[in-house]
Amino acid sequence: MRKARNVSPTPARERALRRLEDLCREHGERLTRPRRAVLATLLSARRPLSAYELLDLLRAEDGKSTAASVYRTLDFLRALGIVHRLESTRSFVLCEHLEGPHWVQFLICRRCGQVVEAEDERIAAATERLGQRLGFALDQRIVELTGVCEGCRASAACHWRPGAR
Amino acid sequence: MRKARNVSPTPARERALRRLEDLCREHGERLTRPRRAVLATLLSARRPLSAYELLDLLRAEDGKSTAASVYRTLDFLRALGIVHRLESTRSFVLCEHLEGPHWVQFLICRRCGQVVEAEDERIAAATERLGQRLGFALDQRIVELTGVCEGCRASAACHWRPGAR
DNA sequence: CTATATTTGATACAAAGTATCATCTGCGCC
DNA sequence: GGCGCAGATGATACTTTGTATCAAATATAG
Repeated sequence: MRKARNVSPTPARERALRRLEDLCREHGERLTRPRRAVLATLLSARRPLSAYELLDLLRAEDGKSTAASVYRTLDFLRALGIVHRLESTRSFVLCEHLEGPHWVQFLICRRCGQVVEAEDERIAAATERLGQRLGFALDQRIVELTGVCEGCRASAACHWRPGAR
Repeated sequence: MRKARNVSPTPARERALRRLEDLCREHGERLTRPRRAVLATLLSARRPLSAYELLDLLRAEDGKSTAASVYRTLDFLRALGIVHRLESTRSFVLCEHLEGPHWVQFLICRRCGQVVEAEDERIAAATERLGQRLGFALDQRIVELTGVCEGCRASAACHWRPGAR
């Protein structure tokens, strides 16, 4: 009766939840219902969600999430490295690189909203070098590249007007 | 009586205002009082300001700024490229590179709040390359690198506790 | 100086995020 | 399997950040 019926029990979902379980054990953190629920919801959305979109989806399931609890849980999952916040759109996505800590870059299509998570060695090296050159010991690197993806460029080509964004 | 008395008429201030004047003429935009005021305030603060910090400072001068007008003006100055928004701290800074359009990176010290604006050719090239590789025509690149600056590392060295942020 | 298209100021509101604290619960231990 | 309790949650209230609307004011071309 309280089960999440409209969240598909796909292999991807099982994998993500298992990963969360492992990470919690590894870090000596508790695996709780809201943590599972946020992860599963973010996974099944398959796109970035604002904290309040996420809140609405969670409430549809369990009825007792709040803004505070959603933000707390998102902070937790971010600390584990399995959720990222897109600063430029104030939204949250599931991390696509499930192995270890890493520096990622996001490419965001301003037409369709598609987000690609990349792990580019050259950018990692260049930012590290810049940090060193300017005397900074870096511990966080936000790289968000916005533009128009291939598909959108193709499909919008004939309707293109210079003024439009 | 209505003049901004506690804003120093430094050469830097004159230069920035002249630049704003030029840009407005160039783009066929109006040079208005709030636009000058926001620029001058941001300049004299010499650090990133949140929109509401800026609002408070402006109100101390003219008494009739509002959140809406501040955001409008910031959007305007950002479109001209002379103000940047730091996504990671939700604050606004005057651009340090006053010549032409450009891609910049920010280095932010999480201890003292110092912000350095860089224009690194390697990062520019690497991000462009990544965009091409993934089929994105990029038009905006947010690069914000957070860490601890040289001065703070030096001065905090003896008090350092691993747990502290 | 005048005409007018833009911008502003005022108001109200929406969205995003945080603080506090009593209650509940995951999980290590028996 | 059940107990105890550190740590997490839910509830509430609040702060910060950002937008929409529209009548009144004003920067600039002529």
